[in-house]
Amino acid sequence: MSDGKSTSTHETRQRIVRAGIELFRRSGYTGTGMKQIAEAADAPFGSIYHFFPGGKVQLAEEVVRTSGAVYLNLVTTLMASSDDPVTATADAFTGAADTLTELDFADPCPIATVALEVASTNERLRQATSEVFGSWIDRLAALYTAGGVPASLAHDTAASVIALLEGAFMLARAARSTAPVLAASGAAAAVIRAALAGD
Amino acid sequence: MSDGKSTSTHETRQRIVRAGIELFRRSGYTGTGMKQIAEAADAPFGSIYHFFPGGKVQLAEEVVRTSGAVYLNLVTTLMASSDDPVTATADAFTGAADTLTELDFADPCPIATVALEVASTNERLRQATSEVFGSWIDRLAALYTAGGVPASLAHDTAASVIALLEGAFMLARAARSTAPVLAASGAAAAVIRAALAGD
DNA sequence: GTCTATATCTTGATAGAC
DNA sequence: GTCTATCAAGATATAGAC
Repeated sequence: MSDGKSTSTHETRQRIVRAGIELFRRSGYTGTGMKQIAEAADAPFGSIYHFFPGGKVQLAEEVVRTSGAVYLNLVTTLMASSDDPVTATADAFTGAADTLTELDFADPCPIATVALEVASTNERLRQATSEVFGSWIDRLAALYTAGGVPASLAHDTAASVIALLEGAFMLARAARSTAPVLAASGAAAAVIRAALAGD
Repeated sequence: MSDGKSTSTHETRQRIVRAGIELFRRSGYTGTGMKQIAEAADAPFGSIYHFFPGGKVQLAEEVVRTSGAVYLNLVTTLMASSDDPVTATADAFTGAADTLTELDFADPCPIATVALEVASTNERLRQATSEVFGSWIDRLAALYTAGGVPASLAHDTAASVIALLEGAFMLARAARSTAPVLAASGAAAAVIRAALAGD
């Protein structure tokens, strides 16, 4: 904050990343062009390669990791809504259904489409998405353990809940209906109840 | 089968669709080129537009619907392995984990990547993926009802199981590990048990 | 119906003036 | 650091010989 220039620099860079987050979630990695990102960020085309000399892959990796960190915090916030992990998780799912409507069925998960696209085609980006998913699962597992789920089951339970959410988003976007997410809410509750019972 | 020519015609068309199925599952819709498909199908480039005058969208729609129909049969076959819907579903998940390894973590679901890519960008293809997902869910719901799940819960249960499978595939491909699918196997069993208990 | 050549457009990326 | 012009390669799609 010592001079206006560096602040402006930061802001341009930030606008590019933010534009990338929004476009990748709507159109995916291959479906989004660098020019499109520059335009959406209201930044000159050359600036993208100034800030991201590694090109599209570097930008995408930063987009994945940045939005991954934002959502990691979101997991913590959402799960704090109740001491009961069943209630907290079910509430998070119904909240996600509202988000889906607000976004007009753009992907509520900023990295899902990219994750599927790059899984077999770009090792560096695949690893980035893997680490982000892993961070969400680890955090959720810790919260479930604190909520009474046996430690031996917490990780598998957390992974299944994230899988349920991602899959429900996929079905919901395809159908343009929140019904799959609401159905998944009840299913997630059942999964956690079984884990709490030690099964 | 009255003459060799028309049979050969069918075969070329079929090879194109089959190549599309394989490439779309690895590289997605925007990530796969028409030339790439022609080459993989060992067909002349012009043949694609001869058989699919509607271009890439028409070909993709046929790929989605064709592979959707194949997998609809697969659902039936897999679920016939046991009279108990819990066992049959859990077995299907562990079998899917093996398939994932055999495919070297290419997408076992032929339409997942495409579904996310087109959900917000191509209405015609979105509808095709929606109808395919719906057909799987309806079929699975009918089998669950036959297996003792209350009719009022069968559809939501089936949708949740499909969501769990699709989400587990996503996490598994990103991590290049079958662990998420194996974890989801237990979770799916818990979801169905809860439904059988009427909850 | 098969196959090749090509038209047109868009992509990711670079060079260089300012 | 900003911005424009441009490159080479890729895309989808078409035209037309055979």
